[in-house]
Amino acid sequence: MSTEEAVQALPRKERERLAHRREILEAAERVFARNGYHMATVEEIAQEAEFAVGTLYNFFKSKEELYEQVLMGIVDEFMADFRERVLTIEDPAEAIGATIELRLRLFEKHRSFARVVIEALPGGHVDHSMVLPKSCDAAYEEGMRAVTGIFERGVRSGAFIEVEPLYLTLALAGIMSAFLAYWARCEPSEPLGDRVEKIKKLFLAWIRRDKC
Amino acid sequence: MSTEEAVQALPRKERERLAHRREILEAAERVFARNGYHMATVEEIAQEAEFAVGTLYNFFKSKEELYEQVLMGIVDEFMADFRERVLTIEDPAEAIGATIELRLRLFEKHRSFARVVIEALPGGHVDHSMVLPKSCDAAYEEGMRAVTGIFERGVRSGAFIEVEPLYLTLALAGIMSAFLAYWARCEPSEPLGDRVEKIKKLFLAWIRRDKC
Amino acid sequence: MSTEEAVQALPRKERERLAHRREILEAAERVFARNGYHMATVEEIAQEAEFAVGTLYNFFKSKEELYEQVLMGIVDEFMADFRERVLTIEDPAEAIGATIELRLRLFEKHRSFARVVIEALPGGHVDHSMVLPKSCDAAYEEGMRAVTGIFERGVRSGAFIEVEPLYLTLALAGIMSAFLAYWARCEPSEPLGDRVEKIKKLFLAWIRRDKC
Amino acid sequence: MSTEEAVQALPRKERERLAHRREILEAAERVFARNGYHMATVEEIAQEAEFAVGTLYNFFKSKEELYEQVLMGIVDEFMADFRERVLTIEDPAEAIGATIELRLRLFEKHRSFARVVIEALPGGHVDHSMVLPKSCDAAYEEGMRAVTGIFERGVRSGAFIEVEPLYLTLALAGIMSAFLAYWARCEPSEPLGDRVEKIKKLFLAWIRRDKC
DNA sequence: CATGAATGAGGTTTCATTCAT
DNA sequence: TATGAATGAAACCTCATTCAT
Repeated sequence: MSTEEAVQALPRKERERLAHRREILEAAERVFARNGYHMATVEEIAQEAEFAVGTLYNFFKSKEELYEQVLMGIVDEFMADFRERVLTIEDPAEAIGATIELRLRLFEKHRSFARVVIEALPGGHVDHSMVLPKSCDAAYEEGMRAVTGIFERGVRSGAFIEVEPLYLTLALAGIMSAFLAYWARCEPSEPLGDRVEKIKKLFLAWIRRDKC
Repeated sequence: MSTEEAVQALPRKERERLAHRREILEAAERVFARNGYHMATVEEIAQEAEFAVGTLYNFFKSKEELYEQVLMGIVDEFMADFRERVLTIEDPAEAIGATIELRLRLFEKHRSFARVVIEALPGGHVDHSMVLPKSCDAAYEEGMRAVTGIFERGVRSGAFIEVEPLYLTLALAGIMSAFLAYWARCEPSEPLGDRVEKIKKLFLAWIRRDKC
Repeated sequence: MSTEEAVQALPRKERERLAHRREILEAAERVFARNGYHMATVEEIAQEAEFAVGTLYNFFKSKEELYEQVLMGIVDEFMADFRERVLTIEDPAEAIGATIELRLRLFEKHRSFARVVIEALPGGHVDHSMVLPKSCDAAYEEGMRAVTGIFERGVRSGAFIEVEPLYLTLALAGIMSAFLAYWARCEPSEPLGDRVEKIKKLFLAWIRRDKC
Repeated sequence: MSTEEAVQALPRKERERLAHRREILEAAERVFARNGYHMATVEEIAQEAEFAVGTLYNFFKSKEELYEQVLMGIVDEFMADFRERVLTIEDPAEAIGATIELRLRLFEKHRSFARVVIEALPGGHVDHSMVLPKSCDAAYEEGMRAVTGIFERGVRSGAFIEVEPLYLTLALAGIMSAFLAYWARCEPSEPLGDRVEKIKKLFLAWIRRDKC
């Protein structure tokens, strides 16, 4: 991948620095996921990362920035995948299916922290205690608009039922959040693929015209 | 209502004490809504309630208990209305419509704090940093089961499409959360009734068989 | 007794007032004994006395004064008994025996609070956190001088060994404190009388000349 | 001494940390001695130690632990000396004499705090408001048993009078406490050695058989 | 860049005391 | 006198952040 290649090209010192940065971010993600933003302490993150507290402050200027970076890392990852794997699909129904799959996979990968992220994505609830970074809002808007665009095409082409596309976007986001939260509660045993299919079937059965 | 009457019958001292308790709870609701649990300070709540800090502790033994009582007050209010106005309706479609309306009204009444409450209701996300009180979980379970029961009847009677009732419950909860969050973001100008109708139409159009 | 008679002669109102005062003092003694001065709360004392906090402040102007009154009550009781039952005895050895008995009985009667009182009596240790009332110091001095006087007579008359009387006073006080503390720890099963005899024998065997 | 040497061998950082720890403990001893446990504030201890409050909490997790450590430091010091300088002596009378001296020296060194410590040693009175650390109880028991053992040997060998050894232990402890408390009150002018001799003479004259 | 001891503002909680009824 | 809700100063403790090494 291009990022990886770019890293390889850097001098050793620089490479190590980036590696340390990533280790810290990963540790922070785990700790924030365990405890939430407020109950997580910089001390605990430092221990999890196996660095001294001071070191963390060489990379991030505050606890808040560290949190934002963790968040943005995941959001960026999601948006990159979204652009690459969803926006490139022609057929609206397939595109929506891919969105569903993507979001479920994201959740699987980041498990508990995803609960936090989901709140920052379309349909999620804003946590009062944190002003989300600007760029996160930007991703939110971009995601909203893009998904709504897909629905729009689907409706216009007659593939989807005649519903305000924005509502479909919200409905999809909400449904996914609810299912994810439910599965997170109940320690699901079903494999990921089955769960993806379940939501796809449920949602598409609703909005596809030909299914009627 | 019987509670009100009961209050009237109490000696003045007792009535005043209850009034003060309610004032504190209302102030706390506003402050928690503004700042979230962790960023809210007992000091600020006391100021908002126009009492001294110590006074709050004569009513609630800790900040956490105060929070729980605010939460439970709203949850109880919702559950009471739910039992009275939803569970008494025969027709499943109407019952679901009533659920939608109830939840929207709850949201309207408690505006910003509702964001917090929503998380404690079916489909909501659990906040890491707070263990919700037992009775809140109980309400969650009761709500889930009751709504799922309504869907079950609807499906069995052929009024609703053939979908696992639990999924419908989750879908409804998720959709509502997403819409509420969206409207909360965008300072909606539409009257409440219109918004209720919008969700009712969207959701029922989906699950009612005869609409197909 | 004269105090009792005096009380009987008072108008009812006054009698009740005194009764309430005594109830409060007794409750306070129990609570201070349980928790020590600092850990005892005025609230708890009020509950134990079955009065409201405000009522306590009608009788005593502060927690500290309440404590002092409890203390002085016991000290006065002891000093009265001491004057009556010890200072009236001619024979030094018998007088010392009576002192021992008196102090043990005081301890038995006031059980746990006595631990606190002992500290305020000759040989006891002063608690840092409380400046004992003046009159308590006076009792201390009076007790010291009186007991030392007894020893002086005993030494002069040749009944006791030739030791500085002050040292004997200190030694007696210390021995009693140590035994009381030990018995308090070990939940003693021996009857009071036996314990009195034990200390009498131990101590008098030491200081009586003819025992040698 | 081995401890000192071990300290010298440590890296500078570690040595400084230990030094700071000791400074805090010493400051705490002074403040606790002045005010007692409850009236001493962490703030005052911090000022006395010339550190910030937070720093104290990097060394001790609570005010209570700090107190325990101060206490145990002295108790340990005493027990070490006791084992080394008393338990190694064959002759019971000499051993008792050494005990007396040791305890007086301890008192001299720790002056005012000793009042607190004495309460935790044999014959002392338990303060209600503090549960003494386990290891303190252990030292108490060890001290009691050891001294009682010395008396036992003395009695069996015919050097001491025929008295239950436990009583002698208690009597000695009590006598010393009383004298220490008396001297503490009266700001004694006599040199330490003289006071040691005074108690030795008084006590041994009592229990030694040949003195009769 | 890495370290981790030191900092101190700020939060929660307690409780002796007051005062209107 | 009796009441007990209201008060608020003051205590303990946490933890994000800094900085000398």
